[in-house]
Amino acid sequence: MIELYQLEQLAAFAQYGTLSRAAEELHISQPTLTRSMQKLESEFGVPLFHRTKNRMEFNENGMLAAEYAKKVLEQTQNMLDGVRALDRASHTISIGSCAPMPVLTAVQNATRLYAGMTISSECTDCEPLVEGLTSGLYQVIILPYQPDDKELCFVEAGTETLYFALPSSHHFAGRDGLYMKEMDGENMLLYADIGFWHSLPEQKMPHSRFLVQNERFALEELVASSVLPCFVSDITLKTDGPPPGRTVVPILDSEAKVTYYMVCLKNTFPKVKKLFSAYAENL
Amino acid sequence: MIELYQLEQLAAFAQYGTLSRAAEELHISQPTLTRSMQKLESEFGVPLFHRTKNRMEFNENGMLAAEYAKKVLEQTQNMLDGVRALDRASHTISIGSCAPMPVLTAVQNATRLYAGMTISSECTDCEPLVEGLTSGLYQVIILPYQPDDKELCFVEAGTETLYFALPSSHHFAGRDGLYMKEMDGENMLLYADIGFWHSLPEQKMPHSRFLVQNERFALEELVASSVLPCFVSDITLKTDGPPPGRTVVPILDSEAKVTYYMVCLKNTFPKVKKLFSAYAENL
DNA sequence: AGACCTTACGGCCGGCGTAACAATA
DNA sequence: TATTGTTACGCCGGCCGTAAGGTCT
Repeated sequence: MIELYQLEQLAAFAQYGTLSRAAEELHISQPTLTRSMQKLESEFGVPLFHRTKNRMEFNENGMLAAEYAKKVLEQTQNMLDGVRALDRASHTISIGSCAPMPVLTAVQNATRLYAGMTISSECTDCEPLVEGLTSGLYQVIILPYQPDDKELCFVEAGTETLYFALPSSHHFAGRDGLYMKEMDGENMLLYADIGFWHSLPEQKMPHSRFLVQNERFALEELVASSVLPCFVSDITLKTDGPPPGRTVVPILDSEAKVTYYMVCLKNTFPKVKKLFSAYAENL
Repeated sequence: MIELYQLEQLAAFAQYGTLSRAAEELHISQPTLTRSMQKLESEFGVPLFHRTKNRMEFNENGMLAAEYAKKVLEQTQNMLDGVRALDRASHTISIGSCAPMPVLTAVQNATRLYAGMTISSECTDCEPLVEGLTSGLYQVIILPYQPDDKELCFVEAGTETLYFALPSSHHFAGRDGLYMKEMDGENMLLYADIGFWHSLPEQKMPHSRFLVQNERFALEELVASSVLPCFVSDITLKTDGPPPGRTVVPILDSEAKVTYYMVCLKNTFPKVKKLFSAYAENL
């Protein structure tokens, strides 16, 4: 019976040209390879090599055999990868989100509801989210709008509202509300990881410059020690309260409040029903 | 390291549904299969089966793995078949002929010139011969006409002429020559294995019936014991002489004499050059 | 009782490495 | 002399079959 280890050795010989070299690369002794190839030849039933006293080369049969062997090995690797990927997918729920805040609750719920499952999450733009959902990369995605595709199921997943956090000394600090347009031209501190929110200040405040911070901690330090305005959302306000020394002013633009929707494919719905129910109950 | 024998066992389990049955089919003991599958599972690193106390079934991983395994095994078989076919082809000269007579000399020559090679020959119609030459099924074919394809090499390979062998009592027995049309309507004995010659009497003698014999011996017996005319060719005449009690009368139709051509592909020519030379010398 | 899967035990085949040899560049 | 391939020898891991045990129909 021909075996995969022989095909690996054959492929190694094809790659490295001599038995000695191939044996070295395979971390086996060279006589072992000699014997293996002799056995392989006998199992094929046809000569695969042209031998001189101290040189061994493929003949035409061997060339062909080596080509086939590589394909078989490749396919075997595909098998391993494919099955492992399937297994991994079977106990992983992958959540994609347009923004970091709603994913927190989602991961929390999923972790609670699907004990033993791996919950993976990542933030990206809306288009790749929808594509990823279709391709199976995500089982669930969170969008800032209601999808209108018939193949998708969705449930409301909370809202998020944006505020300005102004230093008390700011000339707008006393206002009950502000349009972003009014703040246009003022430089602001901005956290990098805010998902789709990026586009809003860029559109409404084209004359402002935004000092983007990747580190949460760095942003907080700057907020505390500078007079630059920044954004906060109601979600962080609820948990952390307003930044010290800052006055929170509502943003009057309608885009400053979004409703999130948790979305999945129709045929995936049974698998994530429990997660969706957690949100439906809240309504 | 995962091995092919394990994949065969996996495929057998997929086919037969229980370890016991699969073990029986594979002619190994059932505990062996239990162990093999456990090992395979550990090598995949993921569970492949759903086990109850006395039942083992595939889970989704196992389903996928079994599908892959079948493909790998199939491709492995393709490898064996392909390499063996290549080897076989490398020391086989396959000759196709439109008629049995010229192939005799060809096989004789090929056997003498290519010691150690396998010479295989078969007779069929001209169209499949040409196709078979192009597809690599034949290295050499023998046609009753000169090919006009630029991609083909050829050499004359003798002639064959057809005669009537009439009983002495036949009213045409004294003639120096006969057109086939003159014999139309007379029933004749005919050997089955005459290749392209079939078409000639069918065309020229549409009112005759032909008593086709598959066995050479049966034909000879019938020729000896009946008064039905039959055909003979100059080639058999030279070796065996005319059938006893028969008068040989030349056929005057031009189609009764053909020149054979031995044909090969241009790029195959080097491999069969020696064989072609044998005929060129005779010219 | 019969079918099925698993575990335990011991035998043995076969693949492995070491060593020694032959041939070539 | 260094490199390469082959043969000989003995070790030992691992695969195998037998036997025994447990569960379900």
